[in-house]
Parts: sequence; C-alpha cells; structure tokens
Amino acid sequence: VHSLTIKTSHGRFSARYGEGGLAELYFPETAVIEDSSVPAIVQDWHALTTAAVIAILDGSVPSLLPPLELHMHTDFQRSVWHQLRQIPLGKTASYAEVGQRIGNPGATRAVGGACGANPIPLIIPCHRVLGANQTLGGFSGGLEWKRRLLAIEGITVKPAIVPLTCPT
DNA sequence: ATTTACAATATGA
DNA sequence: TCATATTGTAAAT
Repeated sequence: VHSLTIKTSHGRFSARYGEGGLAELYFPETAVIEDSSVPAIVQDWHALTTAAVIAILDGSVPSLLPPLELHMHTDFQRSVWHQLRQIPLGKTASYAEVGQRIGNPGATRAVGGACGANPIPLIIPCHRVLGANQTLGGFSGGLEWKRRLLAIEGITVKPAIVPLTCPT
C-alpha cells in the first residue's frame, strides 16, 4: 500500500493506493504520510488523481480518473457509489432517490450508511447527496467540507434541522 | 400547522 | 441487538 499527498489550494489531501488503483482519499487535517518512492504505475494513478481533485475543487469535471480499488466493499455500496457518479455537477439527489435508482426504494437509511463508508470523497461525490428537503445530512470529512464543496458547485443548502427546545 | 412515534434497509461491532 | 450521514406516514395537539 502506498500513500501520497496532493497539494491543492484548499489544503494537502492524501491518497492511498492498493494493488488495483486508488483505494482511499483523505481530507487535509488528517495525518499525512507520504511514501518517498512508489512504483511507476502508482505515480501514473497519482497524476490522474491529482488532476481530478484539483479539477473538482475548481468547480469543473475531471476528464480522466485513475482506476478505483473497491473490491473489498459490498455490491450494495458499489451500486450506491455508481449512482453518485451519475449525478451531474451542480445537481443533488436525496438519499431516498439514490435508493430508488439502485432498485431499493426504501433503502434510504442504508444509502446513508454507504455514503458514510465511501472511501473516496470528491471523486465519488457523496457530498451531492442531501436530505429530502435539501437539508445537510452528515459528512465523513466534516460538515464544513460538505458545505464548501457544495458552494463550489453553486449549490446552497438549508441549515440542518436543529431540535429547538427552550428550557423555561 | 407543528410535534411525536414508528417502520423499513444494509452493514458492521 | 444496537447504531448510523433518512424518510414517509399517522395521530394528536
């Protein structure tokens, strides 16, 4: 397994590569470990990953992606992530909608779970999945990041539902 | 109109 | 069995 970092205008991301391609992508602020020397093929993947991440942070669509290493996950999760990739830039889908598209209407909650298990944010745009009323759900990299990513794509979200109990 | 309760789904500890 | 990045429905206020 090899780890490399990506320098962007939004910070230093880090990526982890497995045998078959990109396996995980981490937001800045998390521990950054960079391998000093990696195989040539990994360097090629990393060049693609870097370009893709920078493109996304710039509000454009990455033209080419590295192979993704997702075989260790379940079919259900891969189905969900495949659907997320179908969401065009600037659009969003609800958890329920994603569930319907993969043939599991009512699997709304499970979709949330799959999003949480997404190892590759940004490239698999889990940030484009909102609640039914475009409310901000959650995000593995922190809600601040989710808001920022959506803002880049020109999407505005309603504030999360705050249970308002005033002690009298 | 607003609040409360509940069922249904995939997955991991 | 319990938890989670949800949601739609039903009933009561």
